[in-house]
Amino acid sequence: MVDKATITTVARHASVSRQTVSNVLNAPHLVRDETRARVLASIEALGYRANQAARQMRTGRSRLIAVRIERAYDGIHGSVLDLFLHGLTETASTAGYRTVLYTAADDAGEIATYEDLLASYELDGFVLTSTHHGDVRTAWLAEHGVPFVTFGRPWGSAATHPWVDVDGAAGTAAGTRHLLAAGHRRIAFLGWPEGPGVGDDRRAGWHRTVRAAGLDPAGLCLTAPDTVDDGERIARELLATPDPPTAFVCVSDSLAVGAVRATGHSPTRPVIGFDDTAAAAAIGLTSVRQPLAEAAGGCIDLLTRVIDGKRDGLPQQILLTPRLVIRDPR
Amino acid sequence: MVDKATITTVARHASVSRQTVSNVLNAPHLVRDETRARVLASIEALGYRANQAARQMRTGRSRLIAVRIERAYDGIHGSVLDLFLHGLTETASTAGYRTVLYTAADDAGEIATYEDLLASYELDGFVLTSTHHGDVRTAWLAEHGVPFVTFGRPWGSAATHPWVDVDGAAGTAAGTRHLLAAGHRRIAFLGWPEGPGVGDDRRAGWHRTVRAAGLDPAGLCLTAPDTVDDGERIARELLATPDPPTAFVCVSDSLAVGAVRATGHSPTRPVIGFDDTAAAAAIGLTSVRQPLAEAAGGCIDLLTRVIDGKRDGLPQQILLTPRLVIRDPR
DNA sequence: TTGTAGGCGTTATCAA
DNA sequence: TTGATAACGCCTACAA
Repeated sequence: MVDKATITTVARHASVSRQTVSNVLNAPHLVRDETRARVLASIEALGYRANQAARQMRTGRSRLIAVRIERAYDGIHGSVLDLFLHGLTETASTAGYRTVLYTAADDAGEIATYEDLLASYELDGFVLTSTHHGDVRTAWLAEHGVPFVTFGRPWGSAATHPWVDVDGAAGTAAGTRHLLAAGHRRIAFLGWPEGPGVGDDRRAGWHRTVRAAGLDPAGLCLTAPDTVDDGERIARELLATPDPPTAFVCVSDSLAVGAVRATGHSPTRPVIGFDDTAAAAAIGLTSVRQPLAEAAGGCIDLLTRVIDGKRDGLPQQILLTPRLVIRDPR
Repeated sequence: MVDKATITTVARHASVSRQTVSNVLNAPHLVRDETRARVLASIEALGYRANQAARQMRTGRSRLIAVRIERAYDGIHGSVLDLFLHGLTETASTAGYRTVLYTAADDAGEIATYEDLLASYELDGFVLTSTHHGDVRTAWLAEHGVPFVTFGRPWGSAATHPWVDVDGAAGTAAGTRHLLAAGHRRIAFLGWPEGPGVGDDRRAGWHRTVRAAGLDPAGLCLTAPDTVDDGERIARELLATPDPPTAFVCVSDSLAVGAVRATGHSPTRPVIGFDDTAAAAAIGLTSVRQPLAEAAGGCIDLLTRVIDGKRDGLPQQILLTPRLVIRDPR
């Protein structure tokens, strides 16, 4: 390996002081054109790269952002996070940041990790996913003045931190309209148990679209935990009623796959899932796809803005619209 | 935020020199019990944590390892990497390392990233996934003396670097035996186009197991690109022969899902996939599951051993056996 | 067993 | 516009 070039090496090579080299890098406008050109040539010639640890010691900034990688869900999920992480890493890289992963068993463990990451590595910021009602993590970070952004709205709390989210209601509404356009009049919704947050939001999109079409959603919504078996069970329950639904909109692909089983893959009883997972692709399930790369890009945008202390007038929240991926059942 | 405690603060608080604090941390045996206890109490009281940047400047080690996150596959795949990354992060953390992500469009771009990561951040090591035939990345890393480990054997090259892999042939062999035990005698294999590596290995497991049972595999193997549609196509092709197969073993879940479509989900024509993806769970596909958490743990084990320069007699390669996840078709 | 001195590579401050 | 000096927090060598 070649000897590492330092700012001193470069300075000597270009016959200037170390400080001038530093200025070329961090405040180019202070340096005369001719000098700058000479220094840049030396940097190129020596293959110099600023040492991040030394820079960090001086500036207190690591150019590292952290994101949690969750224990991948057992079944249908997964790959959603994959895509988000990939987008995050790519955008962060072009913004000059690297992405550090961490895991945590629960919120308390996560806060302990914050403390370590901040104290030892001087992390510049955090991206939080799957925020939930009464999330103590956001409170801790805000309290300690740590830059962060969440992928997910702060449901039910008045907290005003930057966030990026996908309009779930718009997604289920699009799915519902798709079914209405195909002539369906009895459109059911399979959801998660009620509670403020993602589940209620997605249900609302179905509900208001059905109502707007002059139809009555009463008795057409059942809820269950997020498993395929539960989805099949509640779909069968609805199908066994005197006036059964002819189509299903679901809060997740898990429940949707269950519904597809319940309908026996019948093309006349279409099902629409949410998240466009691999399972949806496998069985030809129409599903709502979140724009995860855009969401990741938005997170980095907002986060770097906070890190750089830019309290400009730009919006601190981004709500993205998902897209319906239409497939034929197989 | 509380004032950051440094080694100097702690020294003052415990009425010792900075060096003694450093010794307590890095060479505890040099310090008298009573002194050590006092210093540790001060560390606790002040919430001191060693600053990683300063330590790194002195030692040249970042306690950071890098792993690439790939553009998630379009369809069936994904989540495989998710699980691996989670395991990697968790194990690395207990070994005192943090995991940094990076992306790269191709091998050349990846090597450029190595250069940046090494020069700027002084990364301690790399975990490479999806190595391929004639991989230039491993050559570059070896040449530059950078510690690395691959998840995947160095197919077709004699390179001797540490690696962890999953015995694909054992997986397809287990699947084939499962079908033999159920009485099947015409067991087909749907594979990827021939070439040294993962695909050939998985095919070999099927081939040798069929032969060992005294059966003839001739004409029962077709290959195609890794898509559901291609899987369906070649499965139909085999089913249309005079003496069609009664069961399928597949190199991937993608091809397996296609085969399931071709058989019309018939329980009498079972299909076995590979990777136990979300798609397999969705349609009740029996599939070979890789022990990804163990693989990740093995990677960290081997990598830290290289980083620490422990050239002990312990094996530098780990081959793990996958497990058949048996499901009823739905 | 404990303390002192020096330096890792960078940037901020200030003087020339 | 450029350069000298100090400091960030830690660890290694060496001295006491």
